[in-house]
Amino acid sequence: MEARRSKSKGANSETARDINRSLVLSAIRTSQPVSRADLARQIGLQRSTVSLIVGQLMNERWVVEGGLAQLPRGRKPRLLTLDVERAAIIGVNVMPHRTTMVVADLNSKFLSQESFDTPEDPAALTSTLASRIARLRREQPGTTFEEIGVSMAGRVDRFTQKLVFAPNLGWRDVDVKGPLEAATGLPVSVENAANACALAEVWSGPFAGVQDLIAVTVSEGIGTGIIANGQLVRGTTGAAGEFGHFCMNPEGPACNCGSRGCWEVYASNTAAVRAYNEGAPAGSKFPVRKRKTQRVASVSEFSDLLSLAERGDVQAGEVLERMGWYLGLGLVVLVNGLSPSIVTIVGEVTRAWSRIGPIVQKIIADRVHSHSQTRIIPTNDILQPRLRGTVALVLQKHFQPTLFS
Amino acid sequence: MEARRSKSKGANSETARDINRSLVLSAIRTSQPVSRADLARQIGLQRSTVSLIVGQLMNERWVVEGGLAQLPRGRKPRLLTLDVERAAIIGVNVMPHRTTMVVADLNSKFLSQESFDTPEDPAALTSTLASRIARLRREQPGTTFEEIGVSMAGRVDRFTQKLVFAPNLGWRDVDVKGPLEAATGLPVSVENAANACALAEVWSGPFAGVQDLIAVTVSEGIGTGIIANGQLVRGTTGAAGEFGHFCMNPEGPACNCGSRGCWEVYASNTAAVRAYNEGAPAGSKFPVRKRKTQRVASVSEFSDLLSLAERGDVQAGEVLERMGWYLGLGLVVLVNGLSPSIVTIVGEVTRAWSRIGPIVQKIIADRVHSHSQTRIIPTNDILQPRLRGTVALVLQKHFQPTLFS
DNA sequence: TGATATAGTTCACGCTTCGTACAAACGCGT
DNA sequence: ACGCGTTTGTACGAAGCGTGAACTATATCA
Repeated sequence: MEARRSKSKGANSETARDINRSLVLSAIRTSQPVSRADLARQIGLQRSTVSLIVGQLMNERWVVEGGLAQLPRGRKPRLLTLDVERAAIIGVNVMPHRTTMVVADLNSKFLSQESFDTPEDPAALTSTLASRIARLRREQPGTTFEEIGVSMAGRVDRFTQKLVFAPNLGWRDVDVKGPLEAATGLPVSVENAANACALAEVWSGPFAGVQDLIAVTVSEGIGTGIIANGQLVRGTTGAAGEFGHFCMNPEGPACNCGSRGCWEVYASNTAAVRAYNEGAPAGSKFPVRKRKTQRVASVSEFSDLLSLAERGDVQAGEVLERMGWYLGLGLVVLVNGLSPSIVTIVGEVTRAWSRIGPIVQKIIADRVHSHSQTRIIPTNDILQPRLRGTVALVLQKHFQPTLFS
Repeated sequence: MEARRSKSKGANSETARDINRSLVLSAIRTSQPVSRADLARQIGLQRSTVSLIVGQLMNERWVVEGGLAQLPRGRKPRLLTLDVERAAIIGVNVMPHRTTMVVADLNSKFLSQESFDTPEDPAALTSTLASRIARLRREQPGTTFEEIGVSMAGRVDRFTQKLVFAPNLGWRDVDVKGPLEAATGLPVSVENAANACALAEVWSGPFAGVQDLIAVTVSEGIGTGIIANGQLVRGTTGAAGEFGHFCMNPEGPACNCGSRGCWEVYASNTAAVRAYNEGAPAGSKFPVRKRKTQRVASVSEFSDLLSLAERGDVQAGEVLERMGWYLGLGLVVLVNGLSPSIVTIVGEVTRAWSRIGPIVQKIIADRVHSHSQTRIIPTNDILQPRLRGTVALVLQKHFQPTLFS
């Protein structure tokens, strides 16, 4: 057996309580407001057991008793909810150009939000974060800040939580956890942005509890966060999910990662901007009409490209359609290989989904086995999936039971 | 919450025993022969608890007490082993041309083995299997046959266990479980062959207990069985693992699955045989010297191709090297995307690994991030990984604890 | 006012593990 | 032969937990 198992202790007499405590807390979270009797029915425990556990959770201030519910007959149940006063979580999402911070409660509800340009130097990032967090704590002395979740667009080591390599940030071996914990005194969790998005999706919202889901983040690069059997797939070192760098064309253009013809070389925002500016997409297999070498105004941001397309710019539209074609082509690999029930697309590209979606769906329909039941769903960018992910990352640790395997 | 969770009951007072029973049984399996005291130390339970559980396991005839061990000091421990007399498992592996059956004991040790040509008609397969199993039971009246495990090269539905589609067998919607259970009266488990191989690898042998592993089966097609976080990744319907049909070239040759340019179109045994017979591999990107259009004797079996290469046939060698190149190219996707600690290669192709291995390793080294720690390992075909898989498939169910999640 | 229904609590009971005490078994030194 | 130290395996009371029935509290309706 592995070292992990031999270290993990067997079940003791408190194990059942641990399991049921987690079940009750999770059920309260997802069903709140909810009565003890409903919890008992839902989980399959006796009302007496649920009462004991709820008492414990109220002592620990995880849960509070609210008002009474209306029922056609009988005694009115006392409703339970999470104690949102208990703690606030700080979520930080570091993207190549912009870093966003949020304060959220136990229900993942955003209480405040701010953002700033991502510094080029990693050390500057941690010091900026530290001072901003210090200011937040000064300004809100009543709130207990419990923990910080950070998501970054790059590979994060599973054990040290250091950023190993972020091609689109140009950072290598960056430790955010250490300095930030030292500066704030709060525990810090660092996770890959796509993984955080995937966690967010199965943590709350319409796909809460889905067992097999993939989150695909499309921005400067492409990231994939994979949930299989209800768990995040991290791989040995935490490098799993780098499908953005799977090779679509062994002889394609060079990628920041050192390889050639990666998916994200064709389907990322950067790729679309480059394709638009260069006039003719490199190595394109997508049947775009050969455009006359007419000069177009070059764009620097993907959002400009989206706006151009929205305003009817034909070439911008074609570049987006080409992007959708490659996006779909890569998704086929994921759907065939992992057969998730849901694939969520995260990123500005969802703004143009009415244009891109049909192309993606067509390719999926053509190239995925008909037996598949996977749904491809664009997220609403207003909901900030990356930030929801940082919060879910932290909350998940507190709510999830200690598993035996 | 999902339907699954709401149905799953909470932990009761016997849950701890269930968990510990499984831990003890698994520890006996992997460490046998082993003493109660060693088990207690290994699992982290009290000796008294282990004694109680072992007593129960002995009553149920899972475990027997063997001889005494030698120790420098103190009372000699009584050694425990699995009761191999308790039950025999029947494993069946259905490949496009050949079907193999094996009888194994609780230690996955093969007791007898036989094989026959796979009938073209699925109904003929189940009736042949049923009569052969009946003969086995007549011939070995002392043995209790407990269960049957079947692996097939195709997609198997996660819930009905029906074979949904097997391109290389040409079968669709075939139910083996139902008729075979009816004919034999024994429970039958059906699983995709690659999944079974992956289970076998983490069940016993050098990679027992590995949490992240991929088994790649190379024969008429390519199958992938994925273990992530110690669990088989089946996807929503059970269709996961079809990376053999991921698209390497959207405009490549047609595949049996209906798509074009699938990985297995380039790297399967069938592909190699076709490439050899056609003289020039279709759509090749691999830098093989243009051969003079010299006619070569055509081969019908991949094994003939291997033999030719072993005897120094240059063209056969080149075809194998091309196969290795594509094999490696596909593996890069898996390694980058899922970052397993181990990838095992299953199939006749391992016979030529001294030739193919270096090519695969080179591509992996070139195109996978240096941070990766994945090892690519050819299995020894003599060990019959597919058959080990069918047995592991059955045993795993009995030894694995009921998990809470 | 009483019947009925539902929510939440109390308590004796059984199951499990724990930890200590104890018996069994063995080697070594005197 | 005997005692001593050491290790294995067992016995038994204590403590934690869920169960399920009985009970209390609270609501609607006739």
